[in-house]
Amino acid sequence: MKDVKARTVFVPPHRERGVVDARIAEAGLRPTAQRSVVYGVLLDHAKDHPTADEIFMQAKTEKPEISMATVYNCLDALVKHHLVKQVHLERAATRYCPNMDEHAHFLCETCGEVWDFEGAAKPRTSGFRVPSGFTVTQTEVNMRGVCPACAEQEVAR
Amino acid sequence: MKDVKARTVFVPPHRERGVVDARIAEAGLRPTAQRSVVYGVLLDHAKDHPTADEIFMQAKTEKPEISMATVYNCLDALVKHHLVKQVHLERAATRYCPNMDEHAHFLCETCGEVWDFEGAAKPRTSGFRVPSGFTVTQTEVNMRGVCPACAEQEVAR
DNA sequence: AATAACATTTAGAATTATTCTAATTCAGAT
DNA sequence: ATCTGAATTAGAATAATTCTAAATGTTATT
Repeated sequence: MKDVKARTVFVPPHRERGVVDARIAEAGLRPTAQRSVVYGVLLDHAKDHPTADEIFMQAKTEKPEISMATVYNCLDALVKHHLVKQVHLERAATRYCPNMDEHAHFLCETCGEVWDFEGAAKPRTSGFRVPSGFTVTQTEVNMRGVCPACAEQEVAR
Repeated sequence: MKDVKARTVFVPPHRERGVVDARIAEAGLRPTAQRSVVYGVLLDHAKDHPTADEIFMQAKTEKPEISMATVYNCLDALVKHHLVKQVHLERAATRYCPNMDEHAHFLCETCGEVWDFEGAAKPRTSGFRVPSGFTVTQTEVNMRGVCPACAEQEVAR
């Protein structure tokens, strides 16, 4: 009841170099050491939806020579090859998410934390009329509001 | 058939100082000259989903003394009072939208243009399981893909 | 109509996020 | 070993946003 995040179904693969590299290769990318670290960091922190800067700082602990430009390069490559999603929630740094299952993002406006909400398989676009002629390749659903922990504090006051 | 944008239903109010100010006041904001210009620019360019910088440049033609900080201040005030929505589509400048009817945004990945897609009244969140305890106050739906004009050019090649 | 209290605007500096550039390194193919 | 192209690097450059402190404007009160 307390651990709301446990509702998230996505379970990142256990992070071993081999497994991570295999995923990168499967996606059609050469698994360089840097890409491996960046993707690995993201898998380890899937629930945090880290920013490029946060990923950079963590990656540095594993590979001190890595540069910010490389983090951006790697992230762009991972996004292009559908291993990672960009999440644009605020007028702030872009966040990254390695959960490619269909889901929505929820931002708590009080504490700033981000959650994944599972989504049904198809009805992503339901309710929205896509005019003929348009091809939709990706849909992003972002919600905002108050998380249970913050709601509780609100009541307490 | 060519004018795809005509599908958008939202019709911004005719821009007269009085009308614009009335809206601002109704929303509970003092209608200052600057807010009036910023909101007016947005209403005039509803389909363009302009960035703060684009709004600034246009606002300047109407009120040369206006500053960028004021544009941000005004936009934040308008957003807080539900006259305008922020739209976060890319790892780039935030866009602003005065259409508060429920709708989705579509970004053409080829030409970069943005469209509004009408949405049904309620099923915004349909398909996504909102865990109990969370209060959702706002939902943003962003799609990306290819617009008809770009699809046509693609075929032509 | 003067004054106090407060909100808003301003210019410009500061900060943060992202992109660019040119040199270097690395991996795979010859 | 050598060539070739891709990837990485440091650091500079640019772009977006926020902050700061002073000035101005507004409203309420006298």
